[in-house]
Amino acid sequence: MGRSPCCEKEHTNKGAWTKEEDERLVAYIRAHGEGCWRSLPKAAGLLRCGKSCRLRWINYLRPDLKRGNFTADEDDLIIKLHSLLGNKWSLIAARLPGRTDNEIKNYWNTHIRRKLLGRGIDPVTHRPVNAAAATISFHPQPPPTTKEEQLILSKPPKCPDLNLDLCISPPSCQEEDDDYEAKPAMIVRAPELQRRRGGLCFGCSLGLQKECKCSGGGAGAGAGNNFLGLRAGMLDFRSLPMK
DNA sequence: AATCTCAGCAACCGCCCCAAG
DNA sequence: GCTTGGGGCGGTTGCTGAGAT
Repeated sequence: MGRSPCCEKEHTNKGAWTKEEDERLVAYIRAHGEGCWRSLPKAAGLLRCGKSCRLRWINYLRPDLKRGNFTADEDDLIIKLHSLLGNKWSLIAARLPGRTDNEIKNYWNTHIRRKLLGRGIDPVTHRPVNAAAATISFHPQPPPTTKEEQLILSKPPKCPDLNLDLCISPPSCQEEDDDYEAKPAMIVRAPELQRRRGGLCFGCSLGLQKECKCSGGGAGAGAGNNFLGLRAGMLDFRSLPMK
């Protein structure tokens, strides 16, 4: 007895979406907003699984999607975020406005992975392939036995160089906020800090904006504008050949 | 011109997480 | 504390079109 399926498979369409289905979905979401994906297909008159509707909307129909090729800056950012986060595509996508996790995942698997491999860099560890091989130990540690050992090993190793908080604003500004630690990351910090600091826009925070009216003043304008080392040229993969 | 191969990408599947009851 | 339902995520599949043979 497993859980009930998310939809009646025998009464749902599968495969590519038709133009009419797209129009129905867009019209419904425009009228009623997102949410309750399970009941949406029936309400919208679609013979689709709710999950399928959600995926279609998020990955293809959303009006704020940025279609087209990835820029070199986006390439850089994806590589750096992947080196920090691994295959957390949704987290990576959250840092790339207009891009979806699926799009980034596909782009990684088809372009960036090969690009890194071509340069002898392991796309999983982000280390040179030879170095990654050299880290394989033939004398593995015994498994943790005590609860204390298990607790320690269950936590990620602390690395002072990596700020996994991934706040959009420049990391060096963190001390300026008295209640910084009290705010949940990713939900409150980015927009709120932008507002409080006089509006450093997302693009400037990433060093992507060439000309911008926000207080960031364009790429590399602020002394603290060094998100993930972009300004310093750290981990600069732009020179890598494609394919 | 026909066939084959492969890269790119949209979509599906199954699992996990979390909130509500 | 347990169960259930819904949403979300990452991995994988399979279709399509472009280039090669």
